[in-house]
Amino acid sequence: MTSTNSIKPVQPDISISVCGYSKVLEIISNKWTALVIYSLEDGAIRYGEMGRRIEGISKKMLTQTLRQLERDGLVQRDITPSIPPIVAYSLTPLGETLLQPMRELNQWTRDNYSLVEKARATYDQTYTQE
Amino acid sequence: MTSTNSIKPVQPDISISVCGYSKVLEIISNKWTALVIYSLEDGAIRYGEMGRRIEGISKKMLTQTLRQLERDGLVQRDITPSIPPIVAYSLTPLGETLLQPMRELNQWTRDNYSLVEKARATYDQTYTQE
DNA sequence: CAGGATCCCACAGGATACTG
DNA sequence: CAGTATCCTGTGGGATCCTG
Repeated sequence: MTSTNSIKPVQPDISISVCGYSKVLEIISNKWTALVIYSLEDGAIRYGEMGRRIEGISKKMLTQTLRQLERDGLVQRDITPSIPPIVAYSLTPLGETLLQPMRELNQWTRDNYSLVEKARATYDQTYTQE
Repeated sequence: MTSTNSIKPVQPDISISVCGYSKVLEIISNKWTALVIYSLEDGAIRYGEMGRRIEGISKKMLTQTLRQLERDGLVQRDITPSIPPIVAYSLTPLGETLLQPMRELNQWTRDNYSLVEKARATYDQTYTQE
């Protein structure tokens, strides 16, 4: 509106720190984050069980991922200080707001992932030596 | 349905290779991928201009990101073999199906990112030495 | 103009051992 | 049970230089 010409911008106008796409992705795109959130969809779950349900995750990465999500206000940690302690995790209200967009992603995968795999196969065949 | 008890599963039932959340994220969560897709929202754009619009991207990463998206069938490459060549990129129909879920993510950021930042500030203040 | 080829490093993330 | 603490490696991505 302030510009009076129709020349496309020469100055960068897309940046990681501003683009809404990148900002969410920085939050949810660590290796285990999506799986941890997924495991919390049905409600609170204990640390140990989460570890057992998520294939291949180590305690270190489970803890680290949970801490990050806790720091971002997406996950809640509830401790019953018994011996041994009982620690349960759940989504916060803020965390639950992520479920809707995440489910859209899930739906996209169901609908389109096979096409991606087919495209990859075609691409690889095209650009492999022959 | 096949199980007759209500004991929660002990076997891992959440895995990277299956979870729909992770699978899309593997596609779109590289550092520059979201920004490249974003730059293609309004239609075809040339290589050079894309590079100029996306702040901080190098030619290497721009090319690499575009190649990946092309391999996944999400982006199309159109060459006019003049000298110098004119190369324009655009989303494929498959790539365009990603826009809807991406926009949901964008909307989530608009609505909730400030709450994430507040949560981080609180968390950091709580767990800093004092 | 639109890349390809190299070199290099930081850091995400794995393996293993220990603990309140 | 629910974590820490270390050590270590692979690789995503940056910097730089070259080319049809």
